[in-house]
Amino acid sequence: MSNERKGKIDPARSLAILWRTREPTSRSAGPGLSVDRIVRAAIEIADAEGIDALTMRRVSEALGVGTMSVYTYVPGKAELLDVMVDTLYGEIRRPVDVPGGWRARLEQAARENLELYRVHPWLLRAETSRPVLGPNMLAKYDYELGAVAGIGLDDVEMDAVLTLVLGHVKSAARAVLDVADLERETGMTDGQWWQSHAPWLERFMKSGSYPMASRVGSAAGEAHGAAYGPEYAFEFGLQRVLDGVAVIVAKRSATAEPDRSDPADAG
Amino acid sequence: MSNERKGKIDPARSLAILWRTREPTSRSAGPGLSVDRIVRAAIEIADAEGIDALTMRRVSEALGVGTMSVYTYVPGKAELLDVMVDTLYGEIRRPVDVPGGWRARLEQAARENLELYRVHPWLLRAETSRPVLGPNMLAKYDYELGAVAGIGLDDVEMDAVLTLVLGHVKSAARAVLDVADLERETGMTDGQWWQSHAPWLERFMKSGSYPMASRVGSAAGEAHGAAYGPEYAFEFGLQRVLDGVAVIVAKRSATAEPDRSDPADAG
DNA sequence: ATCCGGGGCCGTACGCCGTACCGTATGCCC
DNA sequence: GGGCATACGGTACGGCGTACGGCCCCGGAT
Repeated sequence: MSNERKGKIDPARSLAILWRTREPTSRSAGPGLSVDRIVRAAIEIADAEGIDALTMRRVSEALGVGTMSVYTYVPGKAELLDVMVDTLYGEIRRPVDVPGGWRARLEQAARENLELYRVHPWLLRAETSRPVLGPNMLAKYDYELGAVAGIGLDDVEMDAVLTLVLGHVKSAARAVLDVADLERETGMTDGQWWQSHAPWLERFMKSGSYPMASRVGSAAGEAHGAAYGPEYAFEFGLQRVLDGVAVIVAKRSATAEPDRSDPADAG
Repeated sequence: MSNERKGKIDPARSLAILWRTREPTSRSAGPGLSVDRIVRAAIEIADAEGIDALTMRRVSEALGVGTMSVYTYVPGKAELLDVMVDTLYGEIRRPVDVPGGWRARLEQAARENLELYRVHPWLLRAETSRPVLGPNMLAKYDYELGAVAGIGLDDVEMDAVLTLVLGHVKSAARAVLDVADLERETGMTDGQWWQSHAPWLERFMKSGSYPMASRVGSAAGEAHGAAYGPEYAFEFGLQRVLDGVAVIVAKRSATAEPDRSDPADAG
């Protein structure tokens, strides 16, 4: 279960695939496999049927080749996932003309990332462990850093802000998509699911053991009819995070150029 | 791969196990299995060997029973994971005497959650999809809501703040633990790993294609010697998030009691 | 024209997994 | 003491990732 990397990854080999160095010489006859064709097929499957349906057999079947042929181009499933992830990063739009300063640019980047998760929900489960170090991941990182450049933060802070915002997007995306996921899996809508648990929930609430939980839980549930909840959490959280970033940005630009000696994170 | 729930979960059955209703009548002879013993064994395995080592066979072996005996008490692996998760929530400390107002209490809750992830890293991969609705999860939720009660936020906002903070903790914990995880899996320290990729990284930096990424990336890498990076990201992000929450809290307490009609999240 | 070596392709098989199915045997109740 | 519910578990099935080794076809050297 789960996508832990096995212990035997050769970094050079992995990177060579990510950057498409030394593509195998395409023989004229035969199926004419390639890393690109494999990755494209794999992404199509994951998009259409979810990441659990993504098996090496399934990929090879979609390509009309034998299962083990895929291994000629890709060392294993873990590396295939890496390339798939980096390919997705390449899909993110990177407009250069976003108006409105750092806040608007960060917000735009956040929405762009959320959209990527929305279109390819399996990305949430494929992104694990260490960063992929592919060309598209680097380009994405480089672009997004631009949003927080030149506003008084040092390099380490810029990285931390980006990590924070994208982390929030990922958390929120997980919540948004889990609702959809589980609907597909259980065949119940979110409302039906809560309804099926309602008798139990009532028992807890009436027990008086969880006063806050029952009051806030039902309020949060009712306020926005179920499915809208996660979206609200995304928007609310994003504004709070940006507010928090604004605080430190203001602090930095207030103290014109004392260079350093400002702990900043004492709270 | 991965822990998607299968489509056939009976909510009543699941909840009955979580709340330990109707424990099977313990026969005097025999191994004397129980949900508790099974869960305890499973948690021990996951703690010691990681969640990938947690298989039904492994659990039954640890208990000295046949593999299928476990299924007398637990419908399947998904439900076992649910109970394991709720059991962990019961381990979180819930001190009632935290001084310092909402900010200190939220911060304390955040650190407590991070610690839980640190002690049981597999929780990160076991928590997926919908909340577990076990007794300990409810108690935890109830307790943590107390941190943001009575400071002018409405119920929905209280829930959203908690979601935001705990989401950050989870993101940061993932980063912290992925470093440790991968060290265990690849047998390389974080430093060694980056060193093995260094030749490539240099090529990118010198290419000039990713100016921001290479400057900030190496700065972030050097500034704090690798392993400390994620910890910094946690602390920095937490303070930013709390700053952001402070902004809305101030706004709410400023406008004494206009009750509603305040959108709050326009940005 | 012939040979040969390399490499794309892939059939088979192994050791895992979760769990369905169904038999066994044991204690409880009447 | 007889019958039955139920805890326990042996076997087996379908699926996974992938190691291994063979086939066969193409390019280049002879």
